[in-house]
Amino acid sequence: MSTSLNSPYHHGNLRQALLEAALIILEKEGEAGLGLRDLARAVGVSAAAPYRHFDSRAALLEALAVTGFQRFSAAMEAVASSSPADPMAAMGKTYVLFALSNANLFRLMFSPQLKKDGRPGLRMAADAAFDTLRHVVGGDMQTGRIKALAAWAKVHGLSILLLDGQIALRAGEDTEALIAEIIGSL
Amino acid sequence: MSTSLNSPYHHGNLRQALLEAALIILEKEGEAGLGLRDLARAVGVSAAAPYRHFDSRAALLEALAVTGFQRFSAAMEAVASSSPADPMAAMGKTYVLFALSNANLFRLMFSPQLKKDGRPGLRMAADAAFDTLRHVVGGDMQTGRIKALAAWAKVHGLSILLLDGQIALRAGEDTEALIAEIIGSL
DNA sequence: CCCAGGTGTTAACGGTGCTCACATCTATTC
DNA sequence: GAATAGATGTGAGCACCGTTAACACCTGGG
Repeated sequence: MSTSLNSPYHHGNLRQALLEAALIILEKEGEAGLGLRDLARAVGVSAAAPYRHFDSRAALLEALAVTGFQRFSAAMEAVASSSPADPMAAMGKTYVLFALSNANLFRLMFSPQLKKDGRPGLRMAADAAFDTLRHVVGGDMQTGRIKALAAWAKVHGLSILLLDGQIALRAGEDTEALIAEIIGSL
Repeated sequence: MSTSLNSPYHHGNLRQALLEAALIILEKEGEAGLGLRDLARAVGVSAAAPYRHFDSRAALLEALAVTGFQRFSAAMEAVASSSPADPMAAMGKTYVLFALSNANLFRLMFSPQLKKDGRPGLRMAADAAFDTLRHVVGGDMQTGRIKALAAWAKVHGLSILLLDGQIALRAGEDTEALIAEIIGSL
């Protein structure tokens, strides 16, 4: 019944192998470059095999995005529990750095085509992640809803603008310092 | 040589018809739903015809995004030249409302896959749009670069979060009022 | 008048996501 | 310890997509 450990089923436990390989391909090639055939070949399995574990390509992408939100939640909780001097700023910085170091995964997490009809799992994962965000922020300082939304928008927009290379760095300018400066400017 | 007006070439002037139909399909179906074959059929032309006017599907999308940036520029200049009481807030509101009322076009304008290698036209159009934005902002108030970037990030993030339905409206809450509140909170 | 070339068509190629019938393996049951 | 039921992987193939090539057409300039 339950998958007994260290006894590979048929070829090993796919699904996990698929997800791991998919994450690597995603970060290297982008979402458009993640094809089921390439993915299957990377894991050493036939092209139809992934369909035993994922209903469709979209379902595979959804699973990737869900793990992305889980990692995101973990990162936010970690920095919050380290009780930094300025929790708001520290979490904002973590938010942006997460986006920058998981570029394509972050983009996938907010990909519009995923939340088009169906896909309630994604929505739930996103809500869970932002609930922890809201909870942590609300716990550390009594911020009004509007201010919290404004901070969220600023940090999210900064992430995307940096990700897309819209914000040009000046000569010899440090990305991390710029992030801190922008977050610091209330 | 040069295209003389009001004399339809072969079947009318494609390219313009393609762009207009593509804009409609894009807004209705999203970028993924915009296929060259469907587009060609919508205009009443064969599947290969668009390739006389666009090198590839990506080039077609780029052209759409460029017109998006032009419209965006126009909207920003229009509100700026109306010299409102609070220019910063007025432009921010226009920014967000533009995103909301041109959802898929806005997403396309910032689509990551478009600016991947090549596509200098898109980059130029985006830079032009943001140059007018920067110019207008800098002209009306002496805002420092950091503050300007922070405002841009906030407004851009707010647009995307609203677009993706991440920000939940409370019962009987007005979207436009919420936008104004968030923008107003410095 | 004719002809160079811009415009549209038809047919096809490779590649994709996806499905179906079939093979194979695992885990339970007697 | 076989037999069996169900989960897992395979191979072939479908429909569709973006793209290209060879061909037909129509138009404007010499």
